[in-house]
Amino acid sequence: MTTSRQDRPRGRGRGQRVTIVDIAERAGVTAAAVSLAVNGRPGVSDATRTRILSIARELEWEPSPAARALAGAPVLTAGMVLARPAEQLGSDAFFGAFVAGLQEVLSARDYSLQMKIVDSPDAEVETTRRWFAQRKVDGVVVVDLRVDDPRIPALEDLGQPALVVGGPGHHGALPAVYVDDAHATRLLVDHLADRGHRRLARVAGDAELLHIALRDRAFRERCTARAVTGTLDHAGFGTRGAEAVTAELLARREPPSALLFDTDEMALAGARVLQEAGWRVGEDIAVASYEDSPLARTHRPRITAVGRSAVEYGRLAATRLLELIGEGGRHVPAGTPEHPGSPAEVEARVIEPELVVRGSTDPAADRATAAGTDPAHHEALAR
Amino acid sequence: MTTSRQDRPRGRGRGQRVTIVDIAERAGVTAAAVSLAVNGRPGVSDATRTRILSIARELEWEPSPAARALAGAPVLTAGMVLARPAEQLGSDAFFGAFVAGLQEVLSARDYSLQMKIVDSPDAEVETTRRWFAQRKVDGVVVVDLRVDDPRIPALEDLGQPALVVGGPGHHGALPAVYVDDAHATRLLVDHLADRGHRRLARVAGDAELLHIALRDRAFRERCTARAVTGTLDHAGFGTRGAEAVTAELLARREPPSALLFDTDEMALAGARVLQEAGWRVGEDIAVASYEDSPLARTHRPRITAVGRSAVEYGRLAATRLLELIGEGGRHVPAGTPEHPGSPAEVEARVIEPELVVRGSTDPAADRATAAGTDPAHHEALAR
DNA sequence: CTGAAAGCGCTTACAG
DNA sequence: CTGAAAGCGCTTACAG
Repeated sequence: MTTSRQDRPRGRGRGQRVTIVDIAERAGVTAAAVSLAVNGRPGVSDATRTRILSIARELEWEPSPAARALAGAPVLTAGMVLARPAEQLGSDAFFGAFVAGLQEVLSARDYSLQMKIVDSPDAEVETTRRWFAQRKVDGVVVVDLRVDDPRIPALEDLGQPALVVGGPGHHGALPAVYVDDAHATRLLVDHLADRGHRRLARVAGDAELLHIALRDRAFRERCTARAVTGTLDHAGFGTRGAEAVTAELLARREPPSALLFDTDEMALAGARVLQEAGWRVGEDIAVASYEDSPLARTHRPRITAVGRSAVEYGRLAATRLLELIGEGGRHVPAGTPEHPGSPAEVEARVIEPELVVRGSTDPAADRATAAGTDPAHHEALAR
Repeated sequence: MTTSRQDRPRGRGRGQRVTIVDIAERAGVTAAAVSLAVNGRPGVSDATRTRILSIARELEWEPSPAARALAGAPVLTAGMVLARPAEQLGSDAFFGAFVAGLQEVLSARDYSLQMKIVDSPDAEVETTRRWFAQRKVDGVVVVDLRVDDPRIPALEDLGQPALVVGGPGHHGALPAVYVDDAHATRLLVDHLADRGHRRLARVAGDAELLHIALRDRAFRERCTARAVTGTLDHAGFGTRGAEAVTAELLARREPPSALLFDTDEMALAGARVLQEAGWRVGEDIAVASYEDSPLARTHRPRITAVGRSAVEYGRLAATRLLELIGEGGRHVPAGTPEHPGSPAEVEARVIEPELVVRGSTDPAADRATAAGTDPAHHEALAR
């Protein structure tokens, strides 16, 4: 059937494209019947539906997203705007895996993911607003939630499907999914305190981000509860800051005996400074991270980390967003509540982190897994 | 003007949306005139155009991409399909920066980037075919070019704008942009040979990828030309393979004195094996990489690398793709050549790599830049 | 330089 | 369960 191939690539439309009208003609029905059939809704007999479907396949019909969207159907696209520096996209293992999880679930439901990098939070809001105004997306996912985030009120105002990745709190009336960072922090502090550490130092990333602020608070509280000294420094996410802070900590009169870093990149940078200064990581001083990426597992000693599968996190976010879009979709009777923030919907879903103890806090752990059977040898990447 | 806000979020269409008809009424012209005005094409007087534009702004009109697309205008979207494992997305600094460069140029021209992860080359072809059939994209960029890539003939057949990232060769009649990997290889081999190394080992990634194959060939040729011994092993892109191959190389009767890795992740994994075996990297044995990421610069010793800005690479690809879409766009008279592969268009654009010498091949280099003034301290990430 | 009309491909009420 | 029609919001020839 080579005749069905596109012969005039440049020629737009002009009768060459296969449409539901072509199918209708062949099937001896009307275009409306075809629409019902291919969209799997009632209104046509099973026999007709089957016939229509097989003709559609035979003619290699592809629905026109533009026509569907114009007629009011969902555009089958989810949006995500990012206000992070370009380079970070590639150096953030967590984010890559998160996106992969998103994509997986979206693709399975025939949704596309539309991503855009902008350079300010204001531009994030503006892009989101335009996407909805243009009907380019059916919903959005909000990542990198900040403590005081202008996107939350803006999205509450828009009243469109939006899922916040982050919390608890600070996501207003919008539904959210998040990792329990307070719990993750307690796991780490407890592990170190249990091993006899009395002076902990948290080398933190950007305090404007909510999950960092939540870790900060939980760290202070847990250190108090466990009666250990906890110092807190914000170093930003790069390696430079982590190096500088680590060096500064070592220079103190009473240096810490355990360091907690927000990312693996930071942890490795800090570990390098420690090693250059003559400390043996895992033996003389402990190092741990909130991000359990391959980096943490290839380093020697392996880095103790608390984490959860970022792929799984992405899957959950996508699933929840699709639910929201479905809720707001065309099947819902007109009498839906005005605010998307009705109690049932705002309910957030939590992911519980897990602690993976390795050589950087417990030398015995690396010896036990020397054969390479790291318990976290799955695709887990965690925040 | 709070009245212009969307009051019924769930209610699709139904007269609430601002359209060109609303603008036309206010301006006392026809909708066609508005279309011409907002698209900046001739047919309306300057005075009318200005008036129309200001009314459009006042009414906060947003064009409907669906309606535009349905009427035959470009959909302002570029597509990119990836058949790589999910996790790799986040651990590939090169790729992240490349995407950032793409986005930057596309956004500036009001284009979106549509990305999709699939799990096989066949699915790549199929997705691309569907995207064009549905008019979801105006053009695509082809990355991760393989030596024998089914996408090339498929895209030649489709006759739609497609830019190949990779080469030279193997991109058929399609236009391409690429980094000169043969040249990069010569820079590395020459540098090492000049420093007196006589036994080089290349620890390579996946041989199915064209750029890897090109490096393989150039490596063999240049080693011969410089009369040095060159061994070649394919280890895949993970850290495991690099570790295993490195260990195996050390066990040989005549181990190499210099190792070349395809990525920084591989180089660091290899360096770790060397260090654990008691070798001092930079002093006893040289290590270099084809990827100049932040990883290469934070490691101690710093890793000598050959690279080019991945952001710049992305920008070039986007610019070239937009040219292609423009060429195939509506402004072109009907008499364009049938094949997109007319000589002028197939002309590929080359990016020349640069060698950055650091401590892993020349201890003096790191001492010189000890103050932190690494010459490659820009956003460069290279392949 | 401007107006009136047709059409892009689909979906959704509304009659039969 | 099926048919005929209107409409989504824009662009593009084609007349004036």
